[in-house]
Amino acid sequence: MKKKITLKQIARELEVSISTVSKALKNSKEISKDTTEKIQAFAKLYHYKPNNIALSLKNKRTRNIGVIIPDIVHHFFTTVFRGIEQYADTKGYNVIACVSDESFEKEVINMEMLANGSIDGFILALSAETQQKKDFHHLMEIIDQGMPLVLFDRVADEVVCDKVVINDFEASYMATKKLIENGRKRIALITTESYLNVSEKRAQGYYKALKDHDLELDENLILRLPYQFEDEKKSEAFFASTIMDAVLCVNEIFAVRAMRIAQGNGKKIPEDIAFIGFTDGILSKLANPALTSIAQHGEQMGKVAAKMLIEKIERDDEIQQVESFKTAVIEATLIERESTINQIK
Amino acid sequence: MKKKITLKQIARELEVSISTVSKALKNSKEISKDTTEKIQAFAKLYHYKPNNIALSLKNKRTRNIGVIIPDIVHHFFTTVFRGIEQYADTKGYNVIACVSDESFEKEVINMEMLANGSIDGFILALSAETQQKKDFHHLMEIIDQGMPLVLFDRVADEVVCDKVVINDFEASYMATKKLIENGRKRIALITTESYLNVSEKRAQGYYKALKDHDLELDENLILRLPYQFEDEKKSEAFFASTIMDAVLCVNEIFAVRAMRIAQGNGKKIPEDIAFIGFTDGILSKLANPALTSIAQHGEQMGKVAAKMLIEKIERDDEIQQVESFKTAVIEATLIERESTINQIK
DNA sequence: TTGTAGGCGTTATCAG
DNA sequence: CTGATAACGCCTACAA
Repeated sequence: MKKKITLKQIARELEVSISTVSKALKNSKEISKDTTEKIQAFAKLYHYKPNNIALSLKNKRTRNIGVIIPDIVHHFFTTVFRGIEQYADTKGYNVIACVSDESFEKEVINMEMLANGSIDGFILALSAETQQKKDFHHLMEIIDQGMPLVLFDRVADEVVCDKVVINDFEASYMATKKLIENGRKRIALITTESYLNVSEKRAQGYYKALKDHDLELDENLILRLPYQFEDEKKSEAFFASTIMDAVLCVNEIFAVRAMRIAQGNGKKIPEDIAFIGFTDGILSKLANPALTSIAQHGEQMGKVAAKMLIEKIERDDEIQQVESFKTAVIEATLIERESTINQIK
Repeated sequence: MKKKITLKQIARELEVSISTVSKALKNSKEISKDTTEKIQAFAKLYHYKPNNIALSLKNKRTRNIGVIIPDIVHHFFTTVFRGIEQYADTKGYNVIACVSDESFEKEVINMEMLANGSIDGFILALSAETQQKKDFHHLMEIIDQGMPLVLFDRVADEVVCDKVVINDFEASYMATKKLIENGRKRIALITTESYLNVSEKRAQGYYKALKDHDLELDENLILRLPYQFEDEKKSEAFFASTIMDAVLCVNEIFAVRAMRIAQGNGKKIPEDIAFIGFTDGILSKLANPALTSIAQHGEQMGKVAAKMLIEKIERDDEIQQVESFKTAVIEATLIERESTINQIK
């Protein structure tokens, strides 16, 4: 077993000084061709690679970026992560991933862990609990330390930093409008219980679309489910007791579950009830019938977020200019599938 | 903006030496109560936290573990990742995640990046390409350097290290047997084209079960699909031209797609055709009908892998004992759902 | 052309 | 009780 070799060892073996080795490996022309070749040959033989940790300590840059997502089960976060990872990779950055599990405390702990030198910047989506508590101290502190931060999707106005979001309001409006234009009159909304900013915005788009088309807002048509660990009881009761001809869901999991329940009740999709979900993931594509859904372009979001972050990191190094923060808005797209085939009753 | 504070700065402010500060913060009883309190108060005020990078350099331990998965879209890898992350978290380790995208080259590059000091050990599942090429140099080198390594799921006999797998052969045998006992006679197998060790083992289990029950192995009943980016043509042709009354699929994505095609052809599931898939993920649960599938217990696999790795890391520190490698086998479980309701024709 | 010295932030050992 | 020093691995300005 041969442990990784260091400059020092090479120097000793070759009876030169450490700095000579260092320079030779960087092809510095300070060093004679002879020694350079000798050193490089030796280094290659022993697979010399500079130690990242030492470099980080010296340069105060780790080339790591920290990503904290609330949940890895939701396909959307997975795709964002992949986008981040891909972009980071092209720029020579690694991604350190943590999952907050929608918990405020885990979010704080993870951030503290990473903030102590492990990374050059953060990309994160707020946990549900953090959004409920509206406690952003940990984020403020990070910003205060001058560490670049990009929030995506689950965002808060109180936190001043770069952000990447989709146009939730407009997307939801558009989807609802589509249903109305298809002749649907009783359009239900299935959303989350807790106050996630995204669900809220999506609900607003839904309200507005109803209003603009002279449909009244019926609270009985709105079902609020816990974000996680939902038993199906509540949904089943909802479908048993409510008359509707369309459903808009704030994520694809809700949508696919709801479709199953409706089908279980003998409803035909889309003839009796049309469905639209948010998040255009595998579930939507492979559902039966395939689910019309709003693509959030997670991968692209990830790329944009990573790009913003890395630019900030690398700019930081140079001139400390006046801080300016951008919010990038990714345009959502409606992907039409079988669950909303144009079908006016 | 206040950058992170260091021991040195505290020392200067309080006009003591760096080592005094260091000791005081560790409650060393070498230091008087007075100064200790003064220093700790000051440190708390400025949110002092030791710099991880400096610690890593000194201790030659990073408390990071590197995870490389082939693909983040397959739910299975996601759950394994989550298991790793959870366990690592409890032990104070971070997880650095990379995705090889099933590419040999990306696997090598990612490993090299991480191996240079960023992490204390690896957990990985081989990329499809690596399994095809059977080139394991990069892994050998890692092992040779004395860095702990745990392989999971996508494993190779040539690489001598700790491993975590499921009993693919037995699980597949069990599933096939179940179908046979339900009266199915023409059982198809949908598997991957390239030689993934897991697919191979699953196929073996299928063969054996057929043989043990005096069913002949009909090559026409076997469909080999590319692992990724499959268009549906091949599957459609298969279903159009083949008579079968049951299908075993090596992953849930194949299974759900196949079910859709069969349904499109007017087949009833499970009456006409029964389906069983591997990977008991969201897709299986929310498919319509719900898919009977073999739970690979990814989260548990992740936990076991992380446990094995961390134990090795921490043991390494102490005595360099004779190397011994374990292979943990996680028992797969058959989860019965609607796609195989007991129904002898 | 090569080598020395100092420093990145921390801890441990040893001296005062 | 407190402080100076060396070391982890690397880089670089500045001697020699």
